Amino acid sequence: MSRIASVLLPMPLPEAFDYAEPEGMGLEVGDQVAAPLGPRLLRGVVTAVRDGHGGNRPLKPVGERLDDPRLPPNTIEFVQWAARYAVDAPGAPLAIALRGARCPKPRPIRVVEPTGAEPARPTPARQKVLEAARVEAMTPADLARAAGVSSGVVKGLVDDGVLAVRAIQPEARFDDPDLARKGAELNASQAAAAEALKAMVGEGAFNVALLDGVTGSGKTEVYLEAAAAALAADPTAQVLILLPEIALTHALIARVAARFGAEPGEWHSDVQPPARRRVWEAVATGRCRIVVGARSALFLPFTNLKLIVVDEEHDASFKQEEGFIYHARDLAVVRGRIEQAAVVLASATPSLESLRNAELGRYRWLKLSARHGTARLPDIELVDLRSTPPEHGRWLSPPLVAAMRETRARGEQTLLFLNRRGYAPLVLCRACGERMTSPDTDSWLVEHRYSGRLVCHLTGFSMPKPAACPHCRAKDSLVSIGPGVERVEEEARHLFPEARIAVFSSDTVYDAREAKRMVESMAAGEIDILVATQAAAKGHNFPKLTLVGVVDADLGLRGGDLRAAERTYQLLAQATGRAGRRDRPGKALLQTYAPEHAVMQALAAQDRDAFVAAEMEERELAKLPPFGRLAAVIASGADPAQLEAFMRQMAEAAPNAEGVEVYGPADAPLSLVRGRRRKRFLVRADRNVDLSAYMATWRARVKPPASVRVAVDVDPYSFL
DNA sequence: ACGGATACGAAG
DNA sequence: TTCGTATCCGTT
Repeated sequence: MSRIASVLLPMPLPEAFDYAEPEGMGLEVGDQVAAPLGPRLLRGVVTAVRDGHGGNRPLKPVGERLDDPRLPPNTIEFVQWAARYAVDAPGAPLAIALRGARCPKPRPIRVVEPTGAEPARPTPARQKVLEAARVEAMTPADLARAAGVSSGVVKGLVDDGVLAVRAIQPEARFDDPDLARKGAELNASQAAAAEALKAMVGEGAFNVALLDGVTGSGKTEVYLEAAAAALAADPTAQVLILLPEIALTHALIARVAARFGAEPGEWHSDVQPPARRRVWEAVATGRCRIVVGARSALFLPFTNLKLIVVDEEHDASFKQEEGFIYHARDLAVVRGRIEQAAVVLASATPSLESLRNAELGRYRWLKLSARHGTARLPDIELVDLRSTPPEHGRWLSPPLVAAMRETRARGEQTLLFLNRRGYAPLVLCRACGERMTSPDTDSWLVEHRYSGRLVCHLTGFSMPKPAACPHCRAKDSLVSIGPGVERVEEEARHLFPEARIAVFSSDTVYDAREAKRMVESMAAGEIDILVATQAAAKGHNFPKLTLVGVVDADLGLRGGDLRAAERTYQLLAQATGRAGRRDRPGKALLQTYAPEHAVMQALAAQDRDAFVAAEMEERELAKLPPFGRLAAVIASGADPAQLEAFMRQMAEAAPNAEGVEVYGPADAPLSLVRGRRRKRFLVRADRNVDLSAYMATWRARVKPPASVRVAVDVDPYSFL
């Protein structure tokens, strides 16, 4: 009987394609194969094998079975679940899951080993080399070093046929974690949470815990104990720790290495292809037992995943907004269920979604109250910009400047937080009123003074700042409106000419190494005033930082999308939490035009619960997340008429369903990007509605013309 | 009549 | 996604 193999390909195809299994290939589910698609051979994964043949349409045969690890069945199930959820082709998440398998193998290394032949002239140097070579195969350079001779001796022995060169594939070494090591000393609150997590992990079943503890309460030590318990309970168990940003992985990898005496696998977009391949294979074969990574690490081929930690679970960076659209926190819970693993969501400012699940008892709610060590939470004061405004054209108010002066006098550090890159967010012409905007995109060009350019933060477009207005040709008429970090730095230099000032944003800190350098420099006290975007607000510990000034606390509240208040609260709580660790009391000043706003009041009173309660009430009233669900359809096209016609068709085709409301079509807030107009629908549904199924049905009813691109975003976070 | 650019839909 | 083919349009 001949057999048919269903092969899922990393392409936007609607389903797995069937191929004939060549005689004797013995395919199994999860095997990686090369399968012909049109004129090409593609790497794919076998998702099913059954008896039969193609019938009237003969099937193409599978090209070959690749000599690579299988994709575990749970990983395949997860990929398929994720595709259905996101209303996308299964090939989209599969492409993410195979990203490591598609990378080139690390270059083979050349080692020399004895052939058994005796050297014609056994000089002492040659004897030493031969002795060392018998112990272990090494590269020629290593062997010469081990024997304490020059490389010429080794080369001579190779030429004489006493040693032979052999190319070997370096086996990725991931040392087993050393579970005999002691963890950090835990305070009472930490110890209680750690015990609860260990018990949960010990159940060996799917469970979710929300680890809820203020900044500096020591969540990391707690979840590392849970990791230790998971690894100790089962010699093949694996642990995944997800972080929102690559910049944070370095520090955590160092802590994991110190805790377990073993380097974890590192997984994010900055990891080079051969290293990715090593980690991917080591995860798929169970040799790598701890992975620290960014969101896409969730798609690695774990063979026995027993614990997933999502650190800073509230962070919006877990949402992938392009290509395959997913939220790594939400999918981590799904993967945990499929793997029967424990899931720990950790945050000082949990998302309302997670808090709701904790309130309802779906998640275990572990609270860490005490701040680690002797440190106290900072005092937070609101600076009312209406009564104490900065001078005209300046951004730092008198109270903030006074506080900076006192801080300087004590020899301590200040962080000025402004979540805006560049010098000024808007450049306009005083003569004609023209705003500098990006070509083919309706967003302002941001002035960057360091580079002397106007930059579109959306598309990456940039141009030199023109001398005259491109619209009316007036000379010297362009004025910079509003502040960015560069401008705040300029003001700080003006106020404190002798202070050491640095800017921390993605423009000045472009990679992980530079971030490490800047963080170390700050921690060492080599910087007096750090002007920073959120790039520096996350996770770092600066012992001498005692003042945080938030330049524009209202920034995130403008535009007013669903999560504006929640996000602003989370970001500012995190930023102000940088002030005062160890034994120094900290202080934070929030400059605001709306001190009466619930977010500002909650921050000043350090009353998260009051803020959450108020925000929950509003969401419940409006039946918005976490009390209802949302989905978006975003369509874009270069031809406005075609786009318009398609949106009308979509509107017609929207299925009627109980508990579902469709709003739109409307222009997307960013209505023009790279020359394409964008329009959107927003869908609100009750929690019990299968929103993915609804969106899939809708999508399938209308076929967009080739010029129109359609994306479905289930549980959207960005409303642009 | 030709060729280059572009739009479309099939791929098992 | 990528590729082959049909089609459109400007040039010869």
